[in-house]
Amino acid sequence: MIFCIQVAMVIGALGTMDGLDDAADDRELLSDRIRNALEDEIATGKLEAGTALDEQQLADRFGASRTPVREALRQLSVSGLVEMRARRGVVVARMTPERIMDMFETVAEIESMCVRLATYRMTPLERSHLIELHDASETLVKTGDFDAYDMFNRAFHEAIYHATHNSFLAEQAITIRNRLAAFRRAQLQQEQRLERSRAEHEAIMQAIAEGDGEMASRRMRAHMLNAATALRRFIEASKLT
Amino acid sequence: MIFCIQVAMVIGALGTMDGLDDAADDRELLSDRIRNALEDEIATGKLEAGTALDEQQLADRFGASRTPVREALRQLSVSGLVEMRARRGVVVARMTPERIMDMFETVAEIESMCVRLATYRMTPLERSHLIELHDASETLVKTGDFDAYDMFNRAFHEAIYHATHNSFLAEQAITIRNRLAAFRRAQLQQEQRLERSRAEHEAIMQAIAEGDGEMASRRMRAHMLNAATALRRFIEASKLT
DNA sequence: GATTGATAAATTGTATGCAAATGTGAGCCG
DNA sequence: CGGCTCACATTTGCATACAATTTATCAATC
Repeated sequence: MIFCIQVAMVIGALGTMDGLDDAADDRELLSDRIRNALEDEIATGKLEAGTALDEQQLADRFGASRTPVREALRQLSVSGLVEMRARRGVVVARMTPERIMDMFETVAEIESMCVRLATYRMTPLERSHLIELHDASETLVKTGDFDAYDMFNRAFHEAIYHATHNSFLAEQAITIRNRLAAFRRAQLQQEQRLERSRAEHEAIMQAIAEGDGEMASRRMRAHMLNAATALRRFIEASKLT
Repeated sequence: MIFCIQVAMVIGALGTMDGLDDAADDRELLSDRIRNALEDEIATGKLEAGTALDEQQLADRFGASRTPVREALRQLSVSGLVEMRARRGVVVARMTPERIMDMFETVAEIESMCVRLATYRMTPLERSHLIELHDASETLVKTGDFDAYDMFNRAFHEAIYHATHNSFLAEQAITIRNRLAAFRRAQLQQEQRLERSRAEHEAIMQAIAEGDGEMASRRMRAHMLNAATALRRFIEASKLT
């Protein structure tokens, strides 16, 4: 399931496929395709918070009946991406700034927990993979390619999740991270954020190399809270316009 | 006639949850009632892991059609309580010992994170509520009432979640904790576990009282890992029989 | 002009029907 | 006797139909 989300988002990032009837596999369930499509649109912000999701309208859009649409919506409601009020329809989850900050704090704590565990448990192979990823990101910062950096960033953090050798924790981390996808991306466009992000990664890598999980953990928390602060600034800034 | 008995039993089971269901009986969605019922049965272990969940069978049992049953099952699949294989039906999630241990470790880390944040952020009112809860648990240990202690334990830990003043984190913690409900209960029945559990709570309360979040955090992690160890022993023990 | 009530329209929730896929077992061949 | 094939039963996935509830409309009243 989480795998599907990843696939959908990667595909979404590579090319802007509007519908899903293109080359989508006939073997995949219609309800899953609809769920993935909506997940993607909510995560990327294409569907704004508060938007009402009319079942028939969605059904028409996806060329399906209401049944698979409803099944997709119910799944999204469990992930917290939409809110279902009984007999009153579904809306894209409306998130208050407080809630976003709560989510950021949670993801910061979970990430810092992950990197601590990962530092103690990662195999040499995993460590070298992480180093490789980090090294490659230098180019992305120079070119200032936000999309590419966002994708790298995702890979970097997910590599850490998996290095915890706790697959359940990794899944949780990915799920929560995906829910913040839309906001994280926005945050990256704050000036200098790319450079700073990479510098913070550098510090984390240093701690990992020294095998100091506690320090890696503290630095990761700082890294994530910096991202949250950048986001807050971004939100405040867009309020003024 | 048999059909009526089954329906009565289901309604009875739902009704025992809490009294306010009666009034809201018709207002609650059928799919939600089915989901809650299945959630409960899986969490308590009434529905064993690996059990196949036939849609028509469930529909008959709940006196509904397949549509709300399918919607309920799809929601449960997101929570990870059941596994859906496309066109091959749904089974109650089969959990390997490794996965259970992963989940325990995750919940241990999250709990320790919560108690750290809670120590720094809780209001005097919240602190006194927690002390009250903890004090009351002494009696439960003496009488050796596992069910009552399990309920107290839940209240104790949830009080800590809320004291983090991070509602998203609290929700996550509760969700994960619920998924482990069936196993946690089993673990409590290990000899001396009740006494030890309370002693560990005592140590945590001490650290909270001193305002030392880091120590509270370490003690909470130890507390949770002790529970995990007790569970592992319980599992090993039941393997031998 | 605002409010209320009834009525109509729209939308959600549930049931049922049908097509396609999967699983099963008897019969056949090696 | 074991493995394979093909028809058949079962079950899932989706569409459609119907019922129930909410929302919108609008006229009458205060």
